[in-house]
Amino acid sequence: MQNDRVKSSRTITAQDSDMEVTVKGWVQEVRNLGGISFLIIRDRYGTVQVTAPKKKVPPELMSAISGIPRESVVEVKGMVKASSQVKSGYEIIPSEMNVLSMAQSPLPMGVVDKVSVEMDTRFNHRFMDLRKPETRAVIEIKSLALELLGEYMRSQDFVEMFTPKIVASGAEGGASLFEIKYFDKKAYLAQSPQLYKQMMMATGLDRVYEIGPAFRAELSDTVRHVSEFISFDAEIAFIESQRDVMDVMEGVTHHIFKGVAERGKEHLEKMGVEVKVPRLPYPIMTYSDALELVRETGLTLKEGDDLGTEGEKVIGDIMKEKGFDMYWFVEYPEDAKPFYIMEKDGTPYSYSFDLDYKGQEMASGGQREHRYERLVQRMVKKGLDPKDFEFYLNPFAYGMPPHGGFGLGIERFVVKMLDLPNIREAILFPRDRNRLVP
RNA sequence: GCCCUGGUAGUGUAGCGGCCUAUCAUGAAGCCCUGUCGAGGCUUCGACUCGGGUUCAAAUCCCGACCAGGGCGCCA
Repeated sequence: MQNDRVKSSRTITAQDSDMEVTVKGWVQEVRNLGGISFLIIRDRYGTVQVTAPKKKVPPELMSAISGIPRESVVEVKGMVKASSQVKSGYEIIPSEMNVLSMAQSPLPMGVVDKVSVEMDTRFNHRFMDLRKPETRAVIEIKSLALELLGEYMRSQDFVEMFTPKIVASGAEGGASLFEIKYFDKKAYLAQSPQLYKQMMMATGLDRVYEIGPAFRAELSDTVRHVSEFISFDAEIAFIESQRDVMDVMEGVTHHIFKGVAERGKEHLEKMGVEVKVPRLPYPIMTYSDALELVRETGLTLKEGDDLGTEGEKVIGDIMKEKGFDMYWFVEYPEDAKPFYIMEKDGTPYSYSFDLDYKGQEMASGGQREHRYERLVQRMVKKGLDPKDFEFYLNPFAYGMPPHGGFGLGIERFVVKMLDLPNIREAILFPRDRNRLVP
């Protein structure tokens, strides 16, 4: 079958009536009614129906069609006919079919079966799971979100950069690092580009961002944790305050929300989801305000305590009632924040923020400590040895502008935007404490 | 790491000491059917996670292992 008009379910229409076309895809199902058979072929964009009436189709082709196992890959050549009896408005009367790849039977899981499939089964057979349009739509939207993200950041003069994922030390100490063998040395998988993106602030590349994997060896086992996720990091030099960083985050998230709602319609429909675009600017509450708010609901929290998962959810509910999905927490206690965060002098707080979306932490950031002496002091205070971070500290000794930045978990963002129940839904092959295959 | 819940045909489930030769759906195989689109009808196939224990008797109760789902802490 060469030199034909190859069409996908997206490009073929009733306008192609009486034209010969070739379609390729997976056999979603065959409905054999005796004198007439219907073959539903699925591709990336949808399905097309091949209709084979006994009196118009040779017997060999009839039996080939009714005998093809589901999920086999085929190409079918035939004549397009407009028909009011088909939902799409057209059907294909076949003249030829090639089986490009025969599927074994039974299938490890059904693609269109009327029974639900457990998550574990789905992820064990992820390729099959991803044949479902609603599963694939998540991946399409993640791709669209990243496209929009890049679009916005470049429009704001950011430079996209790539920092090493094989590193000699982590940003927050050792606990959550994956150790690997690096020739005859010990190395780690990067848990964050934190140190490297800050070093860039000393170069003249004053606005940088990176999209890349981050690895965390945390023993967390929840719907919002995985061992490998895609982190969106940015860093900005010559800021006046952390507000400059927050402005960028509001801009980029807004651009993504709007773009997904507008350009992602086709995929959102497949999932039966609508994306609400949060209003700008996002409301701000200080850590102390948030603590008070949580206390009012009866949860007992001490000054300095983390809000906790429950506290975050409580505030998510309160903010939702007020009509806010996205909101800021600012000025966390400095001792709850990493060494590179700038202290708010004369208080126990820091120039830091978290961005929460629907009751869940999505991103965090703040103004960094750019003063060499103060930075070293904070390292020591956090129990780190400045000698281990010489490569990082050096740039601070030779002209480092004030700067700040953030890190945002792409999958957390996508999952909340689409109201999915588990972060794994937004990852092709999730890695967690128990899952390493496929 | 801790806590809770659960592991039954390819898939999803019911059964929770003897009525189990294990339910139903989906699927697969076969037959009937010329307009299906959750097609319909008939027939057939296919399962108790593993290892100990209790008991006359275990899918069912107990212990352990393994696996899964959810929660907590931590975080993005």
